[in-house]
Amino acid sequence: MNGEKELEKARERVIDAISQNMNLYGVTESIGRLYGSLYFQEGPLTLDEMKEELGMSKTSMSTSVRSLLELKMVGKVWKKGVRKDLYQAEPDWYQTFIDFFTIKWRAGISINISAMERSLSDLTSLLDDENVDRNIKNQAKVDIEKLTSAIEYYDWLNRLVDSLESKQIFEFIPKKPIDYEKR
Amino acid sequence: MNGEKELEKARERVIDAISQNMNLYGVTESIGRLYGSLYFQEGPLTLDEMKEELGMSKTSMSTSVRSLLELKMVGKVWKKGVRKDLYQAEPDWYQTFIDFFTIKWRAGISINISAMERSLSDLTSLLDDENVDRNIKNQAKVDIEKLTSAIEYYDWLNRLVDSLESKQIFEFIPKKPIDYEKR
DNA sequence: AAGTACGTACAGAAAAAACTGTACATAAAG
DNA sequence: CTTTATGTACAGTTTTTTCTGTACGTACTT
Repeated sequence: MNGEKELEKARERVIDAISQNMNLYGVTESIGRLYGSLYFQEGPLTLDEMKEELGMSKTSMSTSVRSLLELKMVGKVWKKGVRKDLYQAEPDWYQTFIDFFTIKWRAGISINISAMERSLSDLTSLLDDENVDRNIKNQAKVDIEKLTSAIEYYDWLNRLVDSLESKQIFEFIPKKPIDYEKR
Repeated sequence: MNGEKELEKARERVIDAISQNMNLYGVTESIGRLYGSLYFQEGPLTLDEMKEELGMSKTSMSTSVRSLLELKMVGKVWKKGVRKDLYQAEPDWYQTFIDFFTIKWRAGISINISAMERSLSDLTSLLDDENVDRNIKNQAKVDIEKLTSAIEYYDWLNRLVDSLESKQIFEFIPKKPIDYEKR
């Protein structure tokens, strides 16, 4: 024995875990495994190498890589003399975390804020309209309160995302825990 | 016109946005719409009422509600004299956010940490083994470094989750932005 | 104790998604 | 300019997920 199998097994275990983990947030298992495989590679890979590595079609590799690019979990790399596109995994997981969630959260925020502001304004005009039933107006009032506090929450989330993007979050939650008792 | 349609439309728009938003994190559109509908209800609903509200089967309501319960996005409510189970949406979105992500993140952390620690120990024994190829050992060393820094990241994520759970995060990112200039 | 109401397990149907192979557009190489 | 290599659009297939209806267990009611 020369240890190759053991090395492979150790990697495979972690790749599985990574893929399961990403799957929790709606990323396909295959895409997760692709990221995991790239993570353990020494250098960047071409689509054909990925295809080989995962035993899947080149088409799948192409679309999977694109998803990972959108999430900023892999980057395109240029290498002299190599004609094919090369991709490598972003190795810094703090960065990966930040990119992944800021992308998702910002998207969610903008979807919701714009819907809620439109509805808020519609409901407000309902209140001013004489022809609207008293009962409906009361419901509208309740809804307006709900939406107002929801918008307030999104403002908070936005500030949280800002603190991730600007890395200020690390002032509050440092990368390494502080040793209070030096020894 | 009495405004009922307008009210309904305003709600529907927001419900759609909520559901799209939840869908970004791997929650079904239907489950998202159920949460959205419950959010705008005045009181808690029974499974039959939900079925009516969404035009879906009772079985689906049952399983969807269960998912929402696991995410702590709805709660079961008891009401005197009512035999059926009653459910209502958790109205506090700060809390919803915290519960949703702490549940997911903690799950992810434990999956990954345990896989990585096992692999880390396997790789370390590989290094101590004389029969293992030099080349393999070098790869193992690289992997060990990767895993070590990944574990460090998970420690950070764990502390981030702690600060959410304990609400300390609000000391850093307050619910309402501070007014520097009082007016 | 018998009858009724309620929630859910389970199997099958319907819908959605992931995956593949072919065909093509683009760009590099000769 | 022609040939060759590369990535991806698209249509069709396979797999997975979601949804429904029936059947059943449990617990309340009479």
